[in-house]
Amino acid sequence: MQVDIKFIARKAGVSPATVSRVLNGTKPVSKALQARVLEEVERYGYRPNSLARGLIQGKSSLIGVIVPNVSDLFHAKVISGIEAGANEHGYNVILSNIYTDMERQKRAFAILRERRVDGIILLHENTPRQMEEILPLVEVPLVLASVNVPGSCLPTVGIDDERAAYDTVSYLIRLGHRRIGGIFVSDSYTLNDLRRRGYLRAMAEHGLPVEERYLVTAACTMEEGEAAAEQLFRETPPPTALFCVADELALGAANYLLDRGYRLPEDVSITGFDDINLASVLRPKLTTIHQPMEEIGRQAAGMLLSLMKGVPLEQTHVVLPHRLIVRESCCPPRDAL
Amino acid sequence: MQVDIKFIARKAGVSPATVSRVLNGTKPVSKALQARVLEEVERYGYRPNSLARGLIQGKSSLIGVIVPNVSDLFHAKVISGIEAGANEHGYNVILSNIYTDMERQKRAFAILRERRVDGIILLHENTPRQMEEILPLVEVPLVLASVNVPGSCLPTVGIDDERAAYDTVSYLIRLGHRRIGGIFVSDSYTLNDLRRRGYLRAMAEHGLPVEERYLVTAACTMEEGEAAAEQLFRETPPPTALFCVADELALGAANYLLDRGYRLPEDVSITGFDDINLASVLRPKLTTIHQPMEEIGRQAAGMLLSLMKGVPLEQTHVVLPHRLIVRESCCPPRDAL
DNA sequence: TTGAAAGCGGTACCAT
DNA sequence: ATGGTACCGCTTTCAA
Repeated sequence: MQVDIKFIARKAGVSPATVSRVLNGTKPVSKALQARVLEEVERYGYRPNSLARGLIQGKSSLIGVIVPNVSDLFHAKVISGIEAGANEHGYNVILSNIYTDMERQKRAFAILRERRVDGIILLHENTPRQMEEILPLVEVPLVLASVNVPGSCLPTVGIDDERAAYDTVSYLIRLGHRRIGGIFVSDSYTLNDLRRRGYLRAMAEHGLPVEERYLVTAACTMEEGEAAAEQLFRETPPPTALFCVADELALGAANYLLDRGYRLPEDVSITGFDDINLASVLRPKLTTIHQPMEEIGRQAAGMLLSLMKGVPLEQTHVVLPHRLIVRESCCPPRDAL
Repeated sequence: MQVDIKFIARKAGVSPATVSRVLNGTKPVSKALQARVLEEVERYGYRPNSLARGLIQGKSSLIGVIVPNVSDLFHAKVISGIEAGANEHGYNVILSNIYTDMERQKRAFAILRERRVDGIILLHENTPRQMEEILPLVEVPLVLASVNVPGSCLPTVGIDDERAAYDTVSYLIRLGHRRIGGIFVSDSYTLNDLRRRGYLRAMAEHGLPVEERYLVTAACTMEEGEAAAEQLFRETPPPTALFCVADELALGAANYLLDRGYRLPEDVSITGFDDINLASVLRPKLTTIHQPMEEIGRQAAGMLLSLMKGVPLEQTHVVLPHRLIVRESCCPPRDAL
């Protein structure tokens, strides 16, 4: 025996419409009927089928989250925030892990569309060209979280990456560093272009020369961080400080140097970016830029919710505050002037 | 104009049934009609509404994942595996973060039921009593991943926790340690009971006395790991090695000791559990038990898929291999006999 | 305040 | 091989 709305209606001696009204509070129902309905609902543990509801209402109360990699600390935190924000408003989250793969991403968008998600949050960084390819597949509100597409007018949440990088490099300069190596991430607007811009501006404003050989790019992993550090420390003279656009890179670089007998921060200062949990495990504890990861997720969900309700955003580009967390991985260089 | 199956049917000059058949390959359709349908589908970018499909088929092709905390490395990895496994079979994942809260958990189960998920994977550890409270809410297959409920016959995937703990402690004993502190996690069958059992068996089999004062419990965080280490090192004599049932605890303990000037591993050996990414950041690199986290997720998805198809499981309790990863955080004790 | 009934967009059975 | 159509479970007019 199928426990559906008709079943409950029959048991309570009312019409399905009344059951619906009681459950959703859409229209007034007399106390008496209300009680009878609720009683039967309780007795049979009835739960409305949200597929049916979604079908008729033309909405699923689902939001899709497309993420390059669920299992890195940064994204996991953002997802956590999204889930929290969505849940508070009766929405659930469908997760699509795309492994940074364009084909997978397109498939993910297609699937989310079939599922009639009411909105999508994208945590993956696309080029403008890629974005053009994807946008036609999307017919629901879309919010970018922690990423950006230059020239796009899509709503975004994140921090001021240029400024955060500028702050960090300025800090290193203030400590007395002049040869500051930079480890960037290729093919990323946010992690590369923006943060590099901040690096360059800090150097320029302090009248320091930028030497290309101190700037390298890597993929965003500890291993690549090690490799990048190796490359930088083949230069003579080597840098006295390392600005890394991700904690993973900083950790990798630190490990490389530690293993080579360098002392941190005395021999080399290192900064990270994101303040993932790992950052405080490293000894010396990593000085890094803190991003409010969960809050980024929460706000992204909030913006999406507004958009879905048809409420225009007060702000299309939400910039959350970052903070330079000064821990132990930096100090003045040996050869400080 | 709504692009639905009827619309496509009209454009292609066929019946909705034919469109459905072309799209699903459920019944043969002539090449000619097939081509016409596909053409219109393509032209209008038609995508069937999975809500409607789910409604009539009585299934959503969705699986629910209930997790205590999305954003810890261990769970994030397992989720990643689940997502991958599910995706390969046309299923999507709905995430429910419950923050280890029973009320939230019950709500999560209720919501997943409304959504008509076809199955659920639970990453949260409940007591038998709690499980009893929950089970009535579940009318779809349920698989436990990386957790266990003693006495329950629910399908599980994980490692042999008792054995893994035994292996680790035996390793410490073989290095010459006799006073081995244990940091456990309260209220957890898997992290506490099972692993404690392994600890005790290793001690017993090697004829070592177990001293209660060397056994403490904590919540599973770095902070609590520090506190636990502090407590253990108030004892005289202090332990020469620390067996921790989670990497977070080990990291916390290590930090505490490092900050107090202890040298690792010379003064104290430490072992972790899980082999989360963090483990290799700590210097000395953490010796720990490696759990195949993604694989646990994948297999959980696989088992759930079988169950959902009505295929009985070949194995109700899948035990995946663990491995003791010997890195740098252990050595013989100073006072080795 | 309540009920009857028309769909929502698909699928699958029954005819042809 | 193809089409007509009832129906999945719910919401929402429209009437009463």
